[in-house]
Amino acid sequence: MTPRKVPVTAIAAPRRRASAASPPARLTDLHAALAAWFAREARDLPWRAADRTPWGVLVSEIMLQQTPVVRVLPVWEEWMRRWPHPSDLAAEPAGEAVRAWGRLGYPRRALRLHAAAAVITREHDGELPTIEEGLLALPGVGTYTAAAVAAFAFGGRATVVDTNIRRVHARLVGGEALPAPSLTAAEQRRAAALLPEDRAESVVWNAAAMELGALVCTARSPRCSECPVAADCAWLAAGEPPPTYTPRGQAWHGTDRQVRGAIMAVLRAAEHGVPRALLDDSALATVSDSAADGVGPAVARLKALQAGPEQRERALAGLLADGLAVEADGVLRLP
DNA sequence: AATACGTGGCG
DNA sequence: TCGCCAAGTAT
Repeated sequence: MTPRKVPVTAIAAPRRRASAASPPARLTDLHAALAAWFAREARDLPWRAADRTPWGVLVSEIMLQQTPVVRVLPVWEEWMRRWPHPSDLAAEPAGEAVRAWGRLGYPRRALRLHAAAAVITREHDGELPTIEEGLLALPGVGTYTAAAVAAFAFGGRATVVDTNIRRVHARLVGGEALPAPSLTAAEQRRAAALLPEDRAESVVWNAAAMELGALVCTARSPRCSECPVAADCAWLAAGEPPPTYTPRGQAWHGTDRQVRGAIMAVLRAAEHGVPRALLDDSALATVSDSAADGVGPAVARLKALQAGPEQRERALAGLLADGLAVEADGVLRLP
């Protein structure tokens, strides 16, 4: 690998390609049309700004996993203000990351981001790996995030495949309403085949396809009248056929997962932990509004779930096993 | 390969 | 109201 530094500049529409062995004109047109749309319509997100850092991009990508942009924005801002460099986060207890994570959901992501910061600090001299292979080795970084960071932080040519891009490809090229329930090898090959050869163009293509999926080619009620590539869309050409399967909902009500979430809220609210006995039936029953330390509302929420003691026990055991909670002397706290 | 894992807004 | 959905990962 060439150990050169890749300048971090704003993701912008690329210059015209130097035509060598060029792809079919159709694909080139598609690339150009989407790039033009992206240059015009892309949201002004802080992790896309010219002053962004690779660390900031990684933080954004982890936070954005299964989580809407609007919810991530304020947490990302505060996170970067407090921990501008991986070593800043690595110097803190993991619990601080979990608390700062707030209500973004999937708090194990905060734990893994903290662990990733430790690996970056300890094994990479505080600098992020610049290619997918190195990024993949970091906790919490899978195929999508590795490709996204390689592309958006380092300007690399990587095949980025997220839920937006899968949906855009399924419609635009595949002629289907929705992609398969899980990522297939055929989809990955298709995404690789669609990627511009030119490195800078590939970055824009990846970002633009994601943005199109987020703003226009949405899962429900796509805004096809605003779509810059509607004329090329196989799904529109096919008469907008309906999905061939019905997505199965994510179970939530009454699940252990819901109880985990409520217990996590209690732990986040308690600066110095809570007695394990607080989660017992008798203690929960009397807690009501004895909210001297701010845990009251969170405890009330937990109580409202009316989970049985065995379910609370099971949920707590899961949190302890995952390292999201620790217990010492009968007191539960963040790690 | 299927499943577990949070949260809150929207149609 | 309620199910769907949001820049997935790890096991």
